[in-house]
Amino acid sequence: METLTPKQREIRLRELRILELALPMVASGGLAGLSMEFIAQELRTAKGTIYNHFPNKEEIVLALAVEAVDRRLDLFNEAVVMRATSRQRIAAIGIACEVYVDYLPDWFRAEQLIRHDSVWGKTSQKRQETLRTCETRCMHTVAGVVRDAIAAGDLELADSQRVEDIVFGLWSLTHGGLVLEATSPSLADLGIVDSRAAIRRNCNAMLDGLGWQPRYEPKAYANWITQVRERLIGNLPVGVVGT
Amino acid sequence: METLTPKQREIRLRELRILELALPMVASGGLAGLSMEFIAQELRTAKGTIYNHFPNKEEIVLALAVEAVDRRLDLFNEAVVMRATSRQRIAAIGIACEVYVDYLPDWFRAEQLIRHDSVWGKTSQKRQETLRTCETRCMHTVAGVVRDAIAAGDLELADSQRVEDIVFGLWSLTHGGLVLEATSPSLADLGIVDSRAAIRRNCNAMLDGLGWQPRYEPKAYANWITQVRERLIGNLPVGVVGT
DNA sequence: TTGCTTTTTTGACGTGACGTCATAATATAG
DNA sequence: CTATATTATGACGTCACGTCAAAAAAGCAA
Repeated sequence: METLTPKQREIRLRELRILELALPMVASGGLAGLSMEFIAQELRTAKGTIYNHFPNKEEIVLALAVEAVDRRLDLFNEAVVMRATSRQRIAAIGIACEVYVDYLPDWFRAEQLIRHDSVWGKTSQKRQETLRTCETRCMHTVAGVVRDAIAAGDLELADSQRVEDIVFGLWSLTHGGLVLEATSPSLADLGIVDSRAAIRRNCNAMLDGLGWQPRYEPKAYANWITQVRERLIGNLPVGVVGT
Repeated sequence: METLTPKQREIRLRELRILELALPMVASGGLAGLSMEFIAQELRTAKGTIYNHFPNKEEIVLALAVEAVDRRLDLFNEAVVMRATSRQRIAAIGIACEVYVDYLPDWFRAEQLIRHDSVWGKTSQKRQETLRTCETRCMHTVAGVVRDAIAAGDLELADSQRVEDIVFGLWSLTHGGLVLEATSPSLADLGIVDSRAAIRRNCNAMLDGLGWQPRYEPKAYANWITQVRERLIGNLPVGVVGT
């Protein structure tokens, strides 16, 4: 099951190369910026060969999105594993999101692209499934912390409130905020100078509102944040990060 | 300044027609789905004429985004004008967002598209400015309610907290949530069955966390929501809404 | 090694759309 | 009514997608 003929290896290698080449193109130019011709040329192979790997451009973007979510999941897992209060651990995941955006921006962008019917609709069910699985794993990681909080007595759910709803809220607030930060031309006009601080603060407000203990305490929080951030950045896989 | 020659009128009319035709194409097929050829054909005019109005496809998308934000602003203004507590009025804006997504989905999608460098980068500064202005107006409307709340003593800002940060938080949470709802394949896997309820609940948690009075009270809130929703839907401009 | 089958690669081809621009048509003004 | 300015036209050059029949390479069996 694990033996690969040289040919199969070559093919696998090439697939990696394709994605490697595609990533910056997609990140900077969107779907239109991704040129199959160019990839073929760069790989010194015929265009048809690329189409042996991916039936169309959209499928490449989806493959990149899967990579992206995988990397974010790695960051989440690393954040969540730190020993601390449940609130510190949930905050650590927020920081993981920030690090993701800051240090893996190309993946962040590729991931955005897939969220459009025009792209999504042209991809294979199989790979769609893969993405869904990865995304769900991310959410489970977050949900785990919420459950830990409940188990530890730090958090008590009100009626008709579910763990998943809270995960969804944190996701909306953090991801939504980061997307707006990256794509909204009028943020500066609004007068948002430090969007990260705003996002963190708002997350904390939400958690406070849910009654999650211990309540937000600026000083301790700030310390924790720098600690987590340094750790996550330090453990970033080499090579993926542009200097 | 206000007199228009017949020719000028014709041109204006055509511009409207172009956008009208473009909207559903963009909404369903993204930038690639927008065909200049097709528009020209449909309008029984030459392709070059379309390019007299818009120098490229991206510019059309941006024009649609401006329309979109304009329409959302209308909804915001209508929501905000209702006489009620500050918390009710801020909730009304949230409902306006929901109504926007539900009843003007094509604009919602077009608006999404513009948030990508690959599109944004090809548009004229002038129209970019217009979009920024519209967006800023939206935010100002929200900020107005926050300020009213402070003035009324319903809300007190903590240190280093600014009105804009709160606006940004509500924006992230609501918009972010609605975007995820519309585009995230794994929401259902997560177990989110009623994403609207979750979004509203999370917004309320955030506001509670900020100390915004009066605190969330499910019963009264639910009543208010249906009231606002009905009103906003009732006043929707005819014609724009697909039956 | 040789010959046959399967897998993989190739690149020319058909298609379709973009954006341009010289030219033609039309409108406006004097 | 003519001259100038404005607007419309559509053929053209360009580019990239995705296909597919034919060729090449790889795998395999004798």
